[in-house]
Amino acid sequence: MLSFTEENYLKKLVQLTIFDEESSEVGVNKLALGLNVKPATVSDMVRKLKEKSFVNYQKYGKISLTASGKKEGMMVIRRHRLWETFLYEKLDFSWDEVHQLAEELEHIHSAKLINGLDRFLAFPEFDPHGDAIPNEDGQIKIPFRRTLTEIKSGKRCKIVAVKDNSSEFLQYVDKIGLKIQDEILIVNKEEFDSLTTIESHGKQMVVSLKFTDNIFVICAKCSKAKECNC
Amino acid sequence: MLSFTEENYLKKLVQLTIFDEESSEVGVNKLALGLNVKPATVSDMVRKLKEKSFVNYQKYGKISLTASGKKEGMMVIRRHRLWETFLYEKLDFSWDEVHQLAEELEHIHSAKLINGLDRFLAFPEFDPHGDAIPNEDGQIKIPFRRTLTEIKSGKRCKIVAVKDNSSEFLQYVDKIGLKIQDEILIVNKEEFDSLTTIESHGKQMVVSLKFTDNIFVICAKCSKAKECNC
DNA sequence: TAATAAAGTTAGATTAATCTAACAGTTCTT
DNA sequence: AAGAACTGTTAGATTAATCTAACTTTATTA
Repeated sequence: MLSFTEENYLKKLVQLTIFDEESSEVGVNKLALGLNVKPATVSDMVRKLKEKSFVNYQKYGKISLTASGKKEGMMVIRRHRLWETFLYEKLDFSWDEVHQLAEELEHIHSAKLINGLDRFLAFPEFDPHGDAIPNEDGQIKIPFRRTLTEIKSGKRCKIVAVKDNSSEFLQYVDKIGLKIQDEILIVNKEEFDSLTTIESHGKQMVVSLKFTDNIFVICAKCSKAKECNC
Repeated sequence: MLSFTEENYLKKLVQLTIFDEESSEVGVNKLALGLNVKPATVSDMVRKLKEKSFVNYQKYGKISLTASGKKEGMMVIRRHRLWETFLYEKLDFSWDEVHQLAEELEHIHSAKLINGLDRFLAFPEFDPHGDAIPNEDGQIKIPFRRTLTEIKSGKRCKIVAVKDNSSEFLQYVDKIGLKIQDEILIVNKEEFDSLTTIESHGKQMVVSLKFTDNIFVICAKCSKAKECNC
């Protein structure tokens, strides 16, 4: 049985080595940064996780997940995202409130509970932030998507997810009147200061790079994110 | 903020000094027994709880809850019983499965979560075992009730709750075909070996003292448990 | 390539919750 | 009221997860 802490390490490793597409391995410092602990602490814990065969590791080397480590990490994420969906859909939580609470609920293991919840929610594919929910076996299909930053001026796209789940960001998205599934037209991109003018619901607004980097979109016409020449 | 452990101490104290009507205070040994820890451990922890003003205590004396200790303990029980109700009603858990899982879920504090759950469940009065659910202020109204052991031969009564929440007991109740709200006729009570013959759903069966002690009933005629001469 | 910077490890300390073993106080019984 | 039995406390140890400080290894760069 995994402790809360071990689960948090594995979850963070999934995020850093699978979701962030940079690399499938990560160093002690970066992991420590992601978990808000000191590198010394990670050094110890990684040894423990290696002993339990959840990670591959050699002293002074990089950390990567084994198959079982990946599965355990994915299950934490599955629980997290199902709870977020429950809170949002059934208990009327707003999308900026669900993350914090799901951080606690995700550590309750019962497979029966989680699969029951999944059924109760009619097997949702995405959580309130647009992130895919891993299945019972820990498998996930992440749809192709781009950040809003990558979209060229004149194109139309549709918001499918947010990258930053912090309540500050989500409240800002609410404030400017946008949500998942909204269509956006890129009116103008200003090279000089990276400001983008977009139009949605017939209204124009100017947004920053910090915003566009954290919004995931797909092409409004063909619904493909990659290799789309629309 | 209370730790899981502190919450479990306060919950157990509510059970021992409020629900069990014996006494409003309890000794270190009895509390240790209830929590499955050694008296030495309780000795230490009670000092800590006294410092935080959750219990009244003097060395070598008895332990009792302060107002704030009682409230915190009641909130743990509120959360426990609401989760049990959710699992039973919404996720199709059987009544012998809910307790174990609620022991974990009860430690998630968010008032918004619990009050949202309460609303979602349409403000239930009782959990699947027939126990009353404390309200948002930690107040509870425990209806009058007797154990089946106390009912005289020839009387009719109705099951309103079970005392023992273990899955062994609950599965036994299932097995002999009884449930909350069922009516029972006391056919015979055998002094010699404390066996009771009861009739329910037109079928007779013989049950032990261990059974009758763990079934709470009210009078089938007047629905009162105390001062009933029907 | 040698020096410096960055990354990672180890040793020793801390906190919470637990234990065992030994000791201390209280209550019961005759 | 004295001794036994019970009840409760204290001291010292353990485990998990963390820290700081000092040290070691690897990578970068001048």
